[in-house]
Amino acid sequence: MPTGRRERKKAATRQKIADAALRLFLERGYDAVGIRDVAAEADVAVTTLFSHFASKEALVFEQDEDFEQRLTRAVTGRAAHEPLVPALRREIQALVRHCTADSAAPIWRMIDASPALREYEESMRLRHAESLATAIAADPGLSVTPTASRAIARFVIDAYSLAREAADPQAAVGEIFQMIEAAWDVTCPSGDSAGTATGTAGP
Amino acid sequence: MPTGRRERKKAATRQKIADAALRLFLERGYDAVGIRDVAAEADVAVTTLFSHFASKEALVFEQDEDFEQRLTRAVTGRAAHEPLVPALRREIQALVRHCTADSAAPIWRMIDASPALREYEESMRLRHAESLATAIAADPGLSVTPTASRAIARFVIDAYSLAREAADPQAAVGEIFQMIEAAWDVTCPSGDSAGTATGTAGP
DNA sequence: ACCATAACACTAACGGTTAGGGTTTTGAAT
DNA sequence: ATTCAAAACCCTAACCGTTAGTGTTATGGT
Repeated sequence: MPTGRRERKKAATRQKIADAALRLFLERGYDAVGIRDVAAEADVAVTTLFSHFASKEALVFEQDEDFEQRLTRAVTGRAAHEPLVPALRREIQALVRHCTADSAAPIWRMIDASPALREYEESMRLRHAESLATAIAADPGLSVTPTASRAIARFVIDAYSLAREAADPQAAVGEIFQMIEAAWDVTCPSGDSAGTATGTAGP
Repeated sequence: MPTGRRERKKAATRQKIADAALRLFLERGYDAVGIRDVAAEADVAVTTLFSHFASKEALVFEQDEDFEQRLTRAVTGRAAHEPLVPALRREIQALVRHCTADSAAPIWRMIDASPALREYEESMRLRHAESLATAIAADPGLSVTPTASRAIARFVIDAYSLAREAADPQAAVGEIFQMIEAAWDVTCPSGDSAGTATGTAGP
């Protein structure tokens, strides 16, 4: 019961749709491609497409669940007694590096050019912040109020979003995380801010 | 040339549409009311409605420009030498009090119930954060990097958003602004954190 | 009195999305 | 091997927000 044929076929269909969509979007532009075009290119019915993706925008952010999981695992899966904020900083740095890579540039250029995609990404980020807040609040080694955990989660997501748009993304992550570290120290009873990397410097 | 008849009529039409929309939305629910219903109730053509409001969601957030102006004026219009963060805290407190008042409850219940409205509000908040960041960056009395000003602006908007949803909104504003104050002190060369409300565990 | 233009109206359409109702494929139980 | 329920898929037709195109009226300045 691990990998039935049904699940494999379903995943293949999903991927076929996502690939067709991305190809067309990059070729002709997001707005110039209709849902019916994508469905035809992937050789599926429109209703099938919408049974795999909740909206046209979701076709572009195919792997947002990976993103969400990486964030929460940076919290739940970190080494024992490892402080929270540096772990999050490392993860955000990796994510920013990943999505500012040259290979991802055309996709992000497309996203930045489309208000609909930007808006969708914003609401995705809010979902991610909420997941992150839940993970932080659930950590038995930390004792923070619900409000503080939600605030820190939002700040971390803000860091990602702002760094991605900054002239020097890596430096921006460093700069904003200095601020987050300070904000965190206010809420956290234990005063060990060990790991507060002052650095702005790159790799 | 201040109040010509034309401008008055235009404003009246706009208000007539907004009133009709809010009435129908609260009566029957946002999703159950179509644009054509609103236009009919306001006795205007659909195209006229869309020449006053950019989208269906914008009908609900009629006064979002006030919100934006209050934020930027809290920065640009504060007393000389008054520290930034406490001024912002006061403004956010007032805004939160305003939109958690009993009279506003039905509207916010409607917004919270509609994904489309929530998403629209999120993108509105991002616009507001951007305006706020511009105002902060333009303040000659402050010397902050663009990234830091954008980060602080987002944090402030986050405070508003989180406080509105918190069990005790006023307390949440206080709690988050302690964090913001600490984050601000990191970026700001002058160490005068005068106005840091309640107990801060300083570094 | 005249005219450029703002404000409004009407129709028809476009494009994302969904409901309704069908067919085929799959996994499992007999 | 047969049977069966559910999953995955397909098709058609529509709904609804939104816009283009085009025309009409009211307004304010000259």
